[in-house]
Amino acid sequence: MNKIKLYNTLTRKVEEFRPQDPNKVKIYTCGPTVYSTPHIGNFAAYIYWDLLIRTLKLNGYTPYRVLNLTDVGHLTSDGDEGEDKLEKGARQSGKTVWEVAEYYTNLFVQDYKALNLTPPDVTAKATDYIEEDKALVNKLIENGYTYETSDGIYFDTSKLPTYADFARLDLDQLQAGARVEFSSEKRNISDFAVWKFIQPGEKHAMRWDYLNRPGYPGWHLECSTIIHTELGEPIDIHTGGIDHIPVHHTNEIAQTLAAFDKQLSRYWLHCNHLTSDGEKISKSLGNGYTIQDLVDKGYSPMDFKMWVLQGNYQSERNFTLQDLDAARSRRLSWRNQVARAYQKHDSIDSAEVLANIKAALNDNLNSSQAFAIIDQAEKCSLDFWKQVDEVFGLNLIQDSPNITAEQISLLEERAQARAAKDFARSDELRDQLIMQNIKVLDTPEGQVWQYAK
RNA sequence: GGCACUGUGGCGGAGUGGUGACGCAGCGGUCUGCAAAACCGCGUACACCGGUUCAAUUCCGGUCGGUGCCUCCA
Repeated sequence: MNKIKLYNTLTRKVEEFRPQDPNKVKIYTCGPTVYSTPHIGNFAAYIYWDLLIRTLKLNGYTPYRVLNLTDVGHLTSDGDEGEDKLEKGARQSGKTVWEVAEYYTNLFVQDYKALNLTPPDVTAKATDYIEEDKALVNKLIENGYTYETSDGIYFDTSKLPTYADFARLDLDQLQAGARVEFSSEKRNISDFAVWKFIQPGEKHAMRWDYLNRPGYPGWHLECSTIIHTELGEPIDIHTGGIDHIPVHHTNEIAQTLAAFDKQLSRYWLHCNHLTSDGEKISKSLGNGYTIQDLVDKGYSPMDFKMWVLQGNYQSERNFTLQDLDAARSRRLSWRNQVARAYQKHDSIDSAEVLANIKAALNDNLNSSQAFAIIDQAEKCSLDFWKQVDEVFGLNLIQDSPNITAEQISLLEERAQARAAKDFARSDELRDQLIMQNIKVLDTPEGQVWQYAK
């Protein structure tokens, strides 16, 4: 019982998950940088992590999750000159950086809700933790892990012998093959800024005084700070995208270890990236659909969720509208079952099926397998679908039962007309109902209805 | 160049040392006023070459291909 197995990046193995406290499983999710519209690739990650949360709950654990929102602008590159993306967004839109951050935060929250994702227990905005950031930098300075350059305080990665372990980096080779020139003031290529100074004359709206000059926190700092403040090390699970392994998470681990001499997280889960129509999705390239794009094309956010959950979080997936169609067909077919369950009131004991679903999810979140179990099950019980919704949050129930009294009377009239073999009238009513998104079916057991879309 | 991941049928996508998951699409059938749905049936897939084995898609080695990261990104 209660044996969840997860792939832990720390050990590169599938391991049994054992939380420190089952009643408070501490989880941290690296959240979005709020300077552009989040795309389907971003949300795939949050769908996977939502499945993690729901699986933990299914096993009787109580997760406590913190999600950060990176609302501090950062330079496009660490050592070189680059433009702060929030500043750029502000300049392009004529808004302040704060308004830009708020605007994209709202977009994120809106889609997050549309996907019926479990809200985090704490949503932490990076800008709310500046004092804690400074305290962390103080600690790093105090412990001798930093040096100062003309543009900031840097972490000297050579002072931490275990720095390269997490990502299994070969630092010498990194240096030799790096694509980008690095700041000549940096001592090692892997060194990174924990605090950046704002140069005289430099425009940077977000600024805080520290060490007697204006500046802002380095881009890896907030995660260490928020975890320290809101959760306390070590946490149980740290989640993020696969791209975070070599730099961001490596640096988070380094900061926390150097400042507090503590392990940051016991388990690390990383999801792979989506490509879209065969191409990499990235914020800089500006490609990739948004959830709203899919809605505009007539899909439900749940179709996308269905598509995501058909695969595994560790697999690299390629998104196409053709495959989204397949996911939608599957979802609508499930919803047909829900509609029948509502109207037929069959009761079938599904305890065993539900146990199998749980077992599949406990096996490293194998939702693909779980879906296959659902497809094979006898599924006429409404209670069964309620539990499926509980586990996957697909809104199968919510999207199914609500029709108006007027529509119900139309359905009744249609059933009577058909019983009287008045097919002209019954077809007319059927057409009328389909215009209202109600699709009428004549099954061997009689007439049933479902939503058309 | 380094590190990591990956190669399964028309499209996706699990999984396993030995009876071809599952979905979508397609074909045939039952049912049916029509339509739809539901249900039943239909596929000789695991990049290539070696090795281990009674047996490999599954383990090992090699070859070839694809991708990601090393600058922000889930």
